[in-house]
Amino acid sequence: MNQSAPRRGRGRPAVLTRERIVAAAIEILDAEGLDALTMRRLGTQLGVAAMSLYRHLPNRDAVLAAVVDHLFAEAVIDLDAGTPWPEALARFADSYRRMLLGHPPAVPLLATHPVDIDLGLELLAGLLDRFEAAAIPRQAALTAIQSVAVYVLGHALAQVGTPPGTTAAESDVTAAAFYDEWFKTGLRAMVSGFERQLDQER
Amino acid sequence: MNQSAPRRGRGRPAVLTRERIVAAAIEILDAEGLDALTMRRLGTQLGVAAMSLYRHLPNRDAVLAAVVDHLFAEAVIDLDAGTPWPEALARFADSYRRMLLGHPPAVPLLATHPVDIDLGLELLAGLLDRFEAAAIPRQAALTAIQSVAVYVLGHALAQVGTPPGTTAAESDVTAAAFYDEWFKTGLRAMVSGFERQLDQER
DNA sequence: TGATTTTGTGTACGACGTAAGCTTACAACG
DNA sequence: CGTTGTAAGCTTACGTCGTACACAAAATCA
Repeated sequence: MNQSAPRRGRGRPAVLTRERIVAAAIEILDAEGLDALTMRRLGTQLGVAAMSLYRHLPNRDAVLAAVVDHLFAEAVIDLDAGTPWPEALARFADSYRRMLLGHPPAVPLLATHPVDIDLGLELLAGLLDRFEAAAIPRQAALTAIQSVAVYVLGHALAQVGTPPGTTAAESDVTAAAFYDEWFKTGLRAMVSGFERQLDQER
Repeated sequence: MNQSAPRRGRGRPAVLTRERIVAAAIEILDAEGLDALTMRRLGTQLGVAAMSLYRHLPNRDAVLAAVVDHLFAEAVIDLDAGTPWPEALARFADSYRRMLLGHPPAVPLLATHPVDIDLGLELLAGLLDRFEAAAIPRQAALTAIQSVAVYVLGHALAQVGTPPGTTAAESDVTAAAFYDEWFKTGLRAMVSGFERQLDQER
C-alpha cells in the first residue's frame, strides 16, 4: 500500500532507505560500539555523505530511536493460544533478554530511548492475549508485563555495564553463568509473585 | 586520616576538590540536564578553567562515575535491627526510587555507569544484615537485593524516559500516580516472590 | 526539451573533550 | 628574607562531532 520499494515516482531515485540506514546502524553498533555510530561513519558504511542521511531522518537521535524500535521488534515471539500467561511472560522475558545480550552496545540505547508506545503495544498483543484468556484485566496485565520488561532491561544493563572480570578471577563463562542464574531467580520471583497476586484478586 | 581540608602542604593551595566538583556537577545536572554537563560548563560553575578539572579527575567519564557513586550513597537508609528483611528490602527500594526521581537527568547515568562494587556492598551492609539475621545465605540475599535494585532502576528509566503527557490528556499528577501504582505492584510481586522462594529453601 | 521534484553533496560553523606546556601561589629551606 | 621546589590552575590548539544552508544531479511529467 505504501512505498516499500524506494521508487516513489518523481525526483531522483533514492539509494537510501530508512530500513537500510537502520540496518547499517545496527551493524556499526554491534561491531564497534555506540561511540563509533556517528553520522559520518554511518554515511561511509552506506557509501553516502553524512548529510544525505538527513533526508530520511531528522537527526542522530532519530536514528537511535529507529534502531531501538527495530531491535525491540526482534524480541517478540509467537505464542500459541494454549500457553498460560505465566509461561508466556517468562518466555517473553527470555526472548527480550536474548535480544539484548545479542547486541550489548544497544542496551544503553534501549534504556534511554523508550520503545514507541503504540508499536510496543502492537508487538505485545499476543502476550496480552494470554492474560485476557485468563480473564485478567488489561491494566493488571500491562503492569505485569511492563514490570518484567523493566526488570529484564535493568538486568541486562547490569550485565553489559560491568566489563567482564571486574571482581577478577572470573572467566567469562562463569560470569555468564552467574548472570543467568541471577536472572532466572529474579524472574521466577517476580512471575510467581504476580501469579499469586492476580489469583487472589479473584 | 587523609586530607579532608584542601590544604595538603606544598604547592599552590587547591581551590577545587573532588567533592566540590561532584556537587557542582549534580547542580548542573539537576538544573540543566546531562547535555549541559560539559567540562567547560562545569569549570564556569566553579569559577575555574575547564582544564583545571583534569588535575582532580582524569576525564569527563570519571566525573560522571563520581556523580553516580555520590548519588547512590544518598539512597541508602538506616535500618534498625528489628526490621525483617522483606520490609527492609521494600524500604530500600522506595528510598532508591525517591533518590532517582529526585534527580531525573541522573537516571540514565546510573543506568550506564554501574556503582562501584565495593562501595555498593559497603553501603548495603545494613540491608545484608537483615537477611543474615534470617539465616539467608549471602548469595541468595545478594540476588534478591540486586534483582530489586535492577527493577527500581529500570522502572525509573521508564518513568523519566517518557516525557510527561505522551499519551496526552494525562496531567502530570495522574501520570505520577500511575507510575507509583505500577511501581508498588511490581515491587510487591517481586518481594513476595522472593519471600516464598527463600522460605521454601528451608 | 524544459520544468518540476526529489535525493544526494560540499562547505562551514560552533561546541565538545582533552593533550601539552606555561604561569602562579604557596611551603620549606638557607 | 630571598631562593627553590612543587602542586594547582590557565592558555592555546587540535581533531571530531552534529548539523544548517545552498547547490548539483537525476529522475518524471508536460
